[in-house]
Amino acid sequence: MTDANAQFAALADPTRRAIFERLMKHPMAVGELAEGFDVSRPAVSQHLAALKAARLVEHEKSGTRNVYRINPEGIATLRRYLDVMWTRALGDLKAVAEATYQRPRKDRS
Amino acid sequence: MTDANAQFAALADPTRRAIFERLMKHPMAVGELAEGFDVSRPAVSQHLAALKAARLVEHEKSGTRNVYRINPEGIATLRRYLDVMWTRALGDLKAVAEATYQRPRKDRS
DNA sequence: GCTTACGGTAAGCTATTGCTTACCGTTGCA
DNA sequence: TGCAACGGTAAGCAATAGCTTACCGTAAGC
Repeated sequence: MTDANAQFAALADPTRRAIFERLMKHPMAVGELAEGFDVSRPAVSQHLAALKAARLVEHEKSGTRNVYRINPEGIATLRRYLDVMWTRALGDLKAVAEATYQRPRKDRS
Repeated sequence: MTDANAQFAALADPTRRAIFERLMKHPMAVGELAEGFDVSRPAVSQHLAALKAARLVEHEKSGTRNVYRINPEGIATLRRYLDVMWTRALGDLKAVAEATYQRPRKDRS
């Protein structure tokens, strides 16, 4: 799976995105993080694994605790993707004009 | 569902994102669009419905054809969201320092 | 009119996802 | 050394997502 795909998928789930945004406030350990949500700790652990696979978060062990934090580089990747989309969307006026042609009809048979 | 949620979900599926990127080149009718992918036309139609619900595309009827095009405003919404995330992630150094404190352990009982 | 291109929607099936509980290894502390 | 905190992972389950085929309404062209 490409990076952007995994990242969009990771942020698609509301719970997982909420976890991501919680980490945005400050780094947190898994258990501490899980207290703030109404899903179990393993569920949070699995969400974190998905976010990690998408390179959206990093983590570092501190004793028995595992402290997760945002990986800014992951956000940067998404931002770059959307910037490309954005400039293309704005530069599309030419293509819009071209696309007003009448395409010949076809039989689906 | 919030706007950003629907948008992330819409772009999470590889096929749907490919459809979105195809429309980025120029507006297209449904059938024409479906020829370029190895899924059926109804599947494409359903993907377009999801993209439309996420305000990522618009469409306009032209006879029997239904021509879809990118909705730049949808991309703008996502861009704004990521910009907020980005600035927060960079301004997080203070929070990182704060988070190095030792949290008291707790019994899960 | 009749027919054909076009595309949205319903129904149904399978694969995937998100969740749970149960279990396990690791670390810190008395 | 024993025990408690912590968190990753496996197994299983219900809900959802994405796909298909079948069907339907609408607009164009003869």
